Amino acid sequence: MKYDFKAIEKKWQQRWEEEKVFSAKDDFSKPKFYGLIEFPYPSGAGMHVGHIKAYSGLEIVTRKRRMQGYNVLYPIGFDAFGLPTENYAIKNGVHPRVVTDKNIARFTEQLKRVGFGFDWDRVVDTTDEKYYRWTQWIFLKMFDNGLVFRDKTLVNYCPSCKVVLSNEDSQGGKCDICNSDVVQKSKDVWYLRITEYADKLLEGLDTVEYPQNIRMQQENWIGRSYGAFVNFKIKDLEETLRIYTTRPDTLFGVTFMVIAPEHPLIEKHRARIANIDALDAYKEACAKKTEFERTQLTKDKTGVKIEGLSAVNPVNGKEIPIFISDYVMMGYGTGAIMAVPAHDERDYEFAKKFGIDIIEVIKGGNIEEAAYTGDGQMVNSEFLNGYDNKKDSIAAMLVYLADKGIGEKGVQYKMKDWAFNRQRYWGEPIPIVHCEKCGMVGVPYEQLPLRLPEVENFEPGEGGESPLAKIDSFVNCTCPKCGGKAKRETDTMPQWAGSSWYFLRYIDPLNDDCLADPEKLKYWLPVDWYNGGMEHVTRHLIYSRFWHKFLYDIGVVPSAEPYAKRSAQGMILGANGVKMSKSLGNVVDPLDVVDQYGADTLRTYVLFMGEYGTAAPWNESSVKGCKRFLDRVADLPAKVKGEGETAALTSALHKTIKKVSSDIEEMKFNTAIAALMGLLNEVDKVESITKDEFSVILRLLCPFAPHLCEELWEQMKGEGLCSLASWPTYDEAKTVDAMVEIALQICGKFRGTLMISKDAGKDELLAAAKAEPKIASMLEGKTIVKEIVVPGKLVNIVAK
RNA sequence: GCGGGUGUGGCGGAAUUGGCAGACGCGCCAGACUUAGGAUCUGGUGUUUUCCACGUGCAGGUUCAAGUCCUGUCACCCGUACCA
Repeated sequence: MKYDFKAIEKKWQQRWEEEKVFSAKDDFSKPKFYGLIEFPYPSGAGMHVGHIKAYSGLEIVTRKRRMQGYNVLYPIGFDAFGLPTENYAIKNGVHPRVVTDKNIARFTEQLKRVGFGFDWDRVVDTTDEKYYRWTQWIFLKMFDNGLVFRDKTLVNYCPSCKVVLSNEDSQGGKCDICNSDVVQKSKDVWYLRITEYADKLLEGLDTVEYPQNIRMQQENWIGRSYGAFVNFKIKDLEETLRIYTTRPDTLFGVTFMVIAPEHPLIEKHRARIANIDALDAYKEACAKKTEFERTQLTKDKTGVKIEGLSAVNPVNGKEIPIFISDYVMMGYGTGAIMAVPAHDERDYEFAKKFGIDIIEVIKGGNIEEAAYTGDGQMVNSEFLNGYDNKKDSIAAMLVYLADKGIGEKGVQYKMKDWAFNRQRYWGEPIPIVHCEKCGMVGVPYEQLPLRLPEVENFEPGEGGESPLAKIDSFVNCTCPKCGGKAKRETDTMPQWAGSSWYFLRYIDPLNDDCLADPEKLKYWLPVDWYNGGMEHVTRHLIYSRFWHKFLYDIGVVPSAEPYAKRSAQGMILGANGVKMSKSLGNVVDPLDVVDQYGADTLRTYVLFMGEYGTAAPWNESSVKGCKRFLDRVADLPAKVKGEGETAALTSALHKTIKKVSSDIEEMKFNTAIAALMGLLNEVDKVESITKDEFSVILRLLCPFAPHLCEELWEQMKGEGLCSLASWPTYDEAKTVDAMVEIALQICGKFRGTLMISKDAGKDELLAAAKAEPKIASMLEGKTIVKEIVVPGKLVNIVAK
């Protein structure tokens, strides 16, 4: 029967709010559970069903934990700085503060209507000056600890957004925000020295519970490799060319060298180089390409030989040519490589194209056809000949290099330092003052927050500078150190800043004396379980781990890692199986579903639709199926009679408690719900159920459909709130049926079943199987070769 | 290319240590109640003509027994992109 979900939802959402049912208490005597979801960016579009799924996973886990007696922290907040809001503000002539407040209010309303058990007393807003004061504070601490620097460099610049982008924000040569083509531009930018934490970020992965794919993505992103730096002499000059290689074992196979087109060697020796015009032309052509175009040309190798400079192989004295080519990047290693065409695919391709010698130094492949990158016996390598594996030859070569002073072992990372700035208004002002005498000086801690000034016009300047640069009263200031005239930094922080530490502020959101009370941090950290999208597992997840590790090193937080466990939800696709988008018209508004079917149906459906971590298409009919299930649950009170446990339902009930309990822990919500549906089907088969049995059903279902369960709990005269009732426990012995069905097989083929006591022994099972008429007739006249009996499962008789 | 993952009915998806493939839901079919059904309830539903047989991308293999283990192969998805 249909029930009045609208009235019920309103009633219980009010009760929960009035009684602060989901507010975490700072009661350090209780066991704690800190569940964290990625806080939303409060966009003007409002919530998406994807948000609902993203928050529903830990919603279930935290509700279960609460019922299990944990002190639960499940907070929510808003990551509200950022470009979309600013662009909307510019376009409509409204202050971003106003837009942000409006959007946050809307999101809050929507989240509450779905009935999430968030702690609404701890909401954080990254654009609140009481919050960003501490974002600036952390930045200054990093500045004081040498982790902030400024450098002039080629940056990814979006001409449309007029903003400098990090490599992470311009992947594929497209701006992450507006998707237009990114160009290269030289600019002074701020950097955070995240590479200093590369090893700690890698090694910390051993101490946390991340799924394999997330761990791999982080490892690849950091990209640590071990190898060697080797110095090659330039012939006839007092000059060396330093290279990085992971394969020092192949040094005898070097037949040429390649340096990046921007390598300083060329500038330094212009006069000696005969074909300098050709090199300049090549370099210019490369500079015009974006990083994306440059990496797109994977197949066709290009380059120019430097006429007038050549190198000397330090291990055998052979003279080798030097080329420039764009397949060598200035930003990795030393911007120069030794090329071993016999054992590196790129070098092989290049050598073939330019007709360079290919010398085999490792046996095992056919270098006439392709580079051989595998292991094998060393040849043509003097003292290395005879070694038969990479590991040993590398070790021997490293000793040799060190002895002769030609090189040394080294480590390289793919990860680069974090470009940490935006030339926009709606972000945290970087709290630095530029003084002519003192240089860069941090704003004194007691002067934080450094507030965003009011401006007339939020548009960035034509040169790409921040709108803050136009406010003289903001820019002109005195140096905190010497009191002389100084200018304020006008860049703001990137959006990743506020989200790099928000989980710490939830622990003590109103503290004005410090980022959060150390005692509270000690109790609540680390976050026990963090769920979010796969799109954030490299950037946000690495950035926030970096900040946290820094704060740990300076003694602000008590745990080396912020998140003990991480999981990720899959996307909700449109009904047509593709990503939901406005232009395709396949977007589902969660509030429409709440209006039509109720919040409990929406909550149940987003978890029932498929495996939590996998993308699944929206299906309105299936939504109705979940509604039907809840309608049937709403009918149950008519069936409740008496108390205690009834024989008919006991094992089904205990099995379901077991299944739902363990499935929730593994985020297998779809099968947990399926088990509850199955239990309801069992209930349909019996005349009546007891109050105690009904109570178990309500408590198991409560995390998924809390409004309905609270209502039925009240009708049943349950004690207190269902959301705070104890999580049901099961008796393992009662999960087993007295009679079990045994599969009967002959020669491995299924031939029927047999009902027998669960305690039946092997002999008894075999006898019973042979007594079955069908089995007996099939065995007639045959010789039994083998008999396999698996108690509780099957009997298989092999006969000829 | 490399790294991670996935292939099961008409659809979304289930299947401890190998042990009755297709749980649960959708859809579909039939029936009931209805003036009506796009509501609700009951029954059925992998393929095939009942038994038999065949069925988890494809081809082999191990085993009494394979969706599950092994070898090879194909397709798709996600991440990454000349990282020396």
